[in-house]
Order: sequence, then structure tokens, then C-alpha cells
Amino acid sequence: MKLSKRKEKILKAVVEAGMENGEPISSKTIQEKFMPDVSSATIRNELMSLEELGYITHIHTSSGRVPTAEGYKKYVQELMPTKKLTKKEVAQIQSNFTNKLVNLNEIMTRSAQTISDACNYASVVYMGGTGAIIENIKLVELSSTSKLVVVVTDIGVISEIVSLENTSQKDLEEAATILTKLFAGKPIEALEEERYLISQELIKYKELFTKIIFAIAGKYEKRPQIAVAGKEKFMDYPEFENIQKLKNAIKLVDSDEIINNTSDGGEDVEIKISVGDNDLSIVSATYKLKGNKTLSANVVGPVRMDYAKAISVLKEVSDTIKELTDKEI
Amino acid sequence: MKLSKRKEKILKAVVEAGMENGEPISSKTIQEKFMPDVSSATIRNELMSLEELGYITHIHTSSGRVPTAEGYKKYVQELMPTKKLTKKEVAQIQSNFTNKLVNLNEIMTRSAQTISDACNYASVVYMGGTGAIIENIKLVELSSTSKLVVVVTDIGVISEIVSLENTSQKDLEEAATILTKLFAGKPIEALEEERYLISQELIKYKELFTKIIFAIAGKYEKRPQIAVAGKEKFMDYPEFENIQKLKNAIKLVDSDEIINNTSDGGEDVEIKISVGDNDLSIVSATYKLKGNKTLSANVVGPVRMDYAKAISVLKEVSDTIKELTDKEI
DNA sequence: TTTTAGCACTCTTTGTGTTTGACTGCTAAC
DNA sequence: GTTAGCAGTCAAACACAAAGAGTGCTAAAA
Repeated sequence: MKLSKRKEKILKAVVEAGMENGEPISSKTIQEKFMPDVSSATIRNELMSLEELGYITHIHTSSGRVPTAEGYKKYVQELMPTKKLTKKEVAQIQSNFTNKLVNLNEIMTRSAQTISDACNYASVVYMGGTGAIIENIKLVELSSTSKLVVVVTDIGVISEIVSLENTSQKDLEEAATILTKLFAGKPIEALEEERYLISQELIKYKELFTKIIFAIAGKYEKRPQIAVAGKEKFMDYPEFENIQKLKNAIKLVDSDEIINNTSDGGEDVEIKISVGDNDLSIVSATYKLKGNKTLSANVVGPVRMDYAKAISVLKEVSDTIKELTDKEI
Repeated sequence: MKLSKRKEKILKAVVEAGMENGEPISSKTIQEKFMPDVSSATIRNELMSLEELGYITHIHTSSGRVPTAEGYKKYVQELMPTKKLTKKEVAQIQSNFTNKLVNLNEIMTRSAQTISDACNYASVVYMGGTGAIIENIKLVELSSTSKLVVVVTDIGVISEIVSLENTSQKDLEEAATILTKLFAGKPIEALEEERYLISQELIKYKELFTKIIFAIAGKYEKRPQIAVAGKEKFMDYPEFENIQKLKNAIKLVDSDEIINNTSDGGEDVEIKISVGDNDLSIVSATYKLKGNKTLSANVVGPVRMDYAKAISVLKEVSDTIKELTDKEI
């Protein structure tokens, strides 16, 4: 339903007051600050109407109005001005990505930290879709007793030392070739599937393969990769002064709940906003990476978060990541 | 100064009451719980005496006694019973280390998490002394355009992909040999020293070397390696309900202050306890690793922490780490 | 029909005084 | 040296009043 211009203006005032300090705002203050041309009584009438529509509410009879989650939603969808980041802010974000990052895990960690710092809210970045896909397996001789197993995946390299005696350089090479042939293109979990352990191709290198599995096991996450940053930022907002609420917020960020909440994303960055569940709001930017993966960057903050800024930051970071991952080797 | 047996008993009662719930204890309660054979008046006299000695104090005239930092120290040094971990607790700790861990960084992370979970306080584990020492550098061909740089150090393996065309397998091997010869035994920071970049030995592989440096830069920490776990555990204790105190505690744990606070450690595990600075207590276990490194595992918690348990856990974990690192390849 | 002034009403916040109860500290007797 | 007993202190809990902020409603003005 379309609101009148005046109602929009008033709702905007209530929401923005809420965003600024989390405090209720009164009809008188609205009048003084935003609409000196009508009386506070008129504004009161409008406020009552907005309250009936469910956009704002009262804590008690004689307190000012605060926005409901619905009100925030309306604001986000229709009233919010877009916010352009300052050059300085963009530069600040970019500066975190100057190093040539090819390792996707690292990109995620860096992104989470960057987003959290830029917005001053917590941030969760995770990768969905297919997990790490094996590209190449190499075995390198370090000494007569120890070899290095290197598993190259599309999101990074896992390398681990194994102790292995009496294996010639030639054997290593052959084993690596077989392993690569067998596992290239498969998800990394495949390494742990029983059927390969007893397969014909690997029978000759069974001991070696067992050691490799043992070394690599647990070095990768089976679940979607996830990076969290800025959990302590919640402490900057009075709505989390209550230690229980703080705990809940942090728990949510650490849980899988956020992950399960997102769409698959399209080619382009898709912004989704969830307002007010569990006293938290989440702005998420999701899009497809190559290799059937999805990247989702999220800002998690109080309901009165600066949505416009969160969106701008997510877009900026997403664009940067896109550039980085597109020119990936 | 040596306290009388009775004073010791009373001080012990005051400290243990403080540990249990952080609440003051009254002369009457002490009498009822611990010394029914003397009157509360007698206990009051003793309490006054202990107060004069600086071991306990008053919040206000009519509140019970709480221990001072001095009192906690006295308790820790002279009155505390040693606490043996239950079999279950030991098993729980051990279970975190069953995987064969050879990467020191990983051991540290795992240790911090284990300690924090076992004690329910925050934990900081860090390595001092010399940083990572290069053991071996390998260059592996992945494809015609991309190669893998592997730097094996005594605390773990760093591997990174670099894009590099027109380099033959032979060149790679030769370059790796030269690099290993040049850098083996040197700290990893040496890779970034200018003088090597312009050195005679590397002149032929300057481009390759530059790329390697670029790829590896920032993958290791120059500062002592550090692992922190369980910051959120502070929230379980009412003394940190005040958000400012919570922030301070977390800030301290994230800062370098704890690191700079420890001795070099000896061959054996050396336990050090610091009570009550900034409303926090730290129990640290430090000892030498091979390769001139020092490992320090710390429990950081409220002043009323369970020191005996912290010590037991640190000892258990330290022993486990020692075993792991001694049999390192 | 919309806007406004004005007033009654509600509820929080702040302040004040009172009571209760938990302790201590002291004194005098044991 | 120990104890009983009592006065004194202070925090915590409660009740009450006053002040202030803000609304909702009504009736009049535009």
C-alpha cells in the first residue's frame, strides 16, 4: 500500500531517529526537526494512523514512537536513500585487497574482516554450492623419510608432510599421476571414500594413499567454508548491553542459521535483507562464482543498522571479489 | 609471614567462597560451614586481623569479607589444594590431539581451543623465540602457466600458486635447489631481505624469485605466532556483565600484553601465575621447544578463577604438546 | 474535511523516606 | 584467648510523591 507523502516523511523521521540512537521520538520532536509547518497534533494523528498500519509502535502510553520491524522493512524498501561510499571509504576497502589473493579461503577471511570494519557490524562470509574440487595432486620428496603431499583445489592448496620411507622419486611421480587422474574434478571429500581405498588403480600404492588420507583428513571443512569477523562489534551497541542478548547474537553468528537462510544467488550480486529476526538484521549479498559455487557476504547487526551503508559496502566488496576470482589462475 | 592454622583456614574459606560465586562471606557463614567449634565473634577477630594483613577486605561496613588480590596470591602459593583432573577430563583433552598433528600452528590453535574448553576461561597460546625457520623450498609444476611454491618450515608448510610461464622443469628444479641452499636454516623473513634479491646466486632467477616473494609475503606472521580461543567465555562470569569490563578483558586477550609478560621458560614446564591485574588473572605455562622456540600456553580468566584446575589443564596440555613436538619429523 | 489548540490521562523517571536485615566492631564478662 | 551481646552501619527493598514527557481525545477553527 502506498503511503501519503506526509506519512512517508513521518515514518522516515521515526525510523531514522531509531537508527541514530535507538530512542523513541515524539510528535513534538518530529515537528520541530522536520515539519515546522504543521502542528504536533496533526503529526500525532498521522502517527496513530501509521501505528494502525503496523509500521510503528509504542512502548507505553506516554513514550514516543519507535519503528516496528515492518516499519524498518518499509523504510528499506521504499524510503531509504542510497548511500554512496566516500572515496576514502572505497580506498580503505580496496586497500585490504591489494595483495594478489588467489586462495579463496583467504579472500573470504579478508572480506569478512573488511566488511566488518567498514560497517562496524559483524560479518559472515561463506561459500555454498560445491565445496573444494580437486585439481591436482602432487607428491614431493623432502627427505628420504618425509614427503610432502600437495592437493591443489579450486579454492586453495592443502599441503601436508607425511613420513614415508623407501619410496623412490619415480614411485612418487607415478602415484601422483594416478591420484590426479583418479581424483581431478572430484570433490575433496572423495579422498575419504572407501571405494577408492580398495580400488584397482590404487592397490599398488595403498599404503601411501592411506597415509595421504590420514594427513589430509580434517584439513578441509566438509561444510561450506565460512569466515566470521567482528563479533565484538555487537558490544558497541546499547541494545546488546544485556549480556544475554549479546550471547544470542554471537551464538547466531557462529551457528549455521545464517547460512541456511540464503538463496542461491544469480550471476549478478543479489541483495537480500532480513529485518528483526531475533533482534538482529542481516543484509546479504549472494552471487555465483564459477565452479558451481556460491559466495554470500553478510552483514549482521542490530535492527537499527545502517542498511544503506551495509548495502554499499557489500556491493563494493563483492565487486572486488568478483574481479579477483575472475582473473583467478 | 606464616599464618596461624586457624587464620589459614579462615582465609581459605574466604577465598573459596569468593571463587565459588564472587560473593562476600560473613563470619557467621564461616562458622556454620567450617568452624562450628568457635564462635562467630572469634572468627570476626581473626577476620579483622587478616584484613590488617591485607589479605581480605570489605566493600562496606556491613558486608562480608572478600579476598584481595594479595589474598588470592597467598591462597595460590600456600593454601590451594592441588587438583587432579578426572579421567574423563583427561580423556576429553587427549581426544583433541589424537590426529597426528605435525604443523605447529595447528597444534597451537587446537591447544588454545582445548584449554579454553577444559577450563571454561579464555586461552592464549603463543610461540616466542625464533619464528619459522626455512627447511626446504620446492617448486612444483602444476601446468604450463602455473607453478606451486612450497616453503617448508619447522613449524609448518606454506604453499602458494604463482603464475609463471616459459619455465622448464629443469629450471624449476635448479631454482629450487639454489633457493633451498641459500635459505635453509634462515628465518622466513629472510625471503624479503633486499640483499638476496640482488645477490649473485639468484640473478638468473630474479623474476621467479620476485614472484615467489610476492606470493609468500604476508602468508606468515613476523610476530610470534599466536592462537586465541574462548574470548566469549568471559560472558559466563558476572564480573564481566558490565560491558566495559568485558571489552577490556577481550582487548587484553587480543593485545600483545600477555605475550610480553612471560619468561623464556625452561626445559620443563614452568607455571607462572599473575593475579588481579586489570581485574584479570593469568596462569601461564611456558617451556622451551627445540629450535630455540618457546611455547607459552595461558589461561585468562577472572580473579576468582579456579587456579588449581587451570594449572592441571595447562600441565596436561603441555605434556601432550611436548610429546607431539618431540616426535615431530 | 482537515488541522489545531488544549486538556486529561498515563506511564516512566527521579527523588525521598522508611524499614528490614545482614554484618561488623566493640566491650565486658567468662 | 574466647565469647555473648549489643550498638552502629550500610545496602537493598519498598512505598510514595512529584515531575516530566508524551499521547489520545474533543471541540473549535480553517
